[in-house]
Amino acid sequence: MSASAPAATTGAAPGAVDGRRLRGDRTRRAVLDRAVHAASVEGLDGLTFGTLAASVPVNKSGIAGLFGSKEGLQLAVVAHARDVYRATVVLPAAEGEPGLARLWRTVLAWLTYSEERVFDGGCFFRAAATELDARTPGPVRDAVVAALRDWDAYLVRLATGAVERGELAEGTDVGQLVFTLDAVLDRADLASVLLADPDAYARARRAARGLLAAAGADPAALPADGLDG
Amino acid sequence: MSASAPAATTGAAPGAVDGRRLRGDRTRRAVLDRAVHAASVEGLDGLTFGTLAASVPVNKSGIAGLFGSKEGLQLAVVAHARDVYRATVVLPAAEGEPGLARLWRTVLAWLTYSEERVFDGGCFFRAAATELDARTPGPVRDAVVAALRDWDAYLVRLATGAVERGELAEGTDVGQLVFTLDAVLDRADLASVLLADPDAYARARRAARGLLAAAGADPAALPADGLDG
DNA sequence: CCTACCGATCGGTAGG
DNA sequence: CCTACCGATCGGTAGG
Repeated sequence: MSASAPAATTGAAPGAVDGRRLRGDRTRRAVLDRAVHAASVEGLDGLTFGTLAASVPVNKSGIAGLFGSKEGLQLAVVAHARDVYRATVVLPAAEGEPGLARLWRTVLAWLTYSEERVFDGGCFFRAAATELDARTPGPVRDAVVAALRDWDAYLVRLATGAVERGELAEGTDVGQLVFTLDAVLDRADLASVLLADPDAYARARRAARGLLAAAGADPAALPADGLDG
Repeated sequence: MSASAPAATTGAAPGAVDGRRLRGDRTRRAVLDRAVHAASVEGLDGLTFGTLAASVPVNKSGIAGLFGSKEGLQLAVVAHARDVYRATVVLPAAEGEPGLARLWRTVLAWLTYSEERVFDGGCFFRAAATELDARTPGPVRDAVVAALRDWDAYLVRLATGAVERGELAEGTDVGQLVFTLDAVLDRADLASVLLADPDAYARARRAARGLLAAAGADPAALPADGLDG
């Protein structure tokens, strides 16, 4: 689960493009690359300036200065995770045929993203969503909610396109389909990360194929490798 | 998701049953009742002796003494959560007709458990599983894994019973069915807690009914209220 | 199960 | 982005 739509930039400040700026942006990106992996394992709350500083060539106070506050760091991490997610899951699967083929490629791209551990701890957004779900609302929780909603809306858009092209049955409850489909993706990530279940991804593909077939998809249009079939 | 099988006791120590013991057990239970709610919201790592002491009539050092260490507290909280889960989800649904009816009652009991917020933050085990999934193995993570495995095995047992009674199709891939069914339960909990989605539980019931029907269940045997129909 | 206290780490700032 | 430092909170213990 995660982010898709309008570009959530990492939040670089304005200003003259001189040597310091460039160096600052590079440093910032290096810290965020580490931080998003760490957050996928230890949670957004588990991030600390101190432990982060130990694995990056910037010291504790340098990191605090770079992001202003812990909340500033967390917001930058969520935005960075969206950028990575968009580049690994959304965009590659959005090339080629639209409609059912694109939806199916997106499902497969998601499972690959999880299986290849693009984030050390599995899907960053599953971790962040569950960490913050019952917490008092605030900017970080809001950012995670927005990412989830955008991802859900994106899948609904893809499924609606498949219905319009006649590749899924007319009258399909697209919200219901996406609810169950995304549930299966999340469960595969959990089963793999927590239980090291070797069947997790095969199960998820099988379940997703079954859900789409029940909605009228031609099984031949749902190949295991995601190529337009 | 969670715990079912052999009683995970809260771990009372042996010793003469005198006034101090009894008072100690009552205190212990009062602390655990608070702690399990807090952990469902803030995570098992978010528990601290200090904040717990602020909401219970025992001070920080008293709690540390009661559980020996933070890890001891976390283990006791997991065991306590299993006790509560068994009493609210597993046992009530296990009365009456076995087979498909029992499986269906269990699904509905789970959704009620989530919706009624038996734990303040939604399903304790979903929170704990995702918090610890990518962490270094240790006793607490092991306890959470055991709870999840027991719950999964319990659902597989129920579904197998339904197959044996001819209420689900012969040859049903029971592991696959439970994988998807439990995915849907978890997603309902997340959608309700994180997004306050008013359709979450209706969607989950509909999805679960669809999965069982696809496995050959008579839809008339899957009433909305869980009574043997 | 309380008082009193420990060293370590937390988020953050002053000042350059 | 570094050195040096702050008050607060952490998990845990001594001693009763």
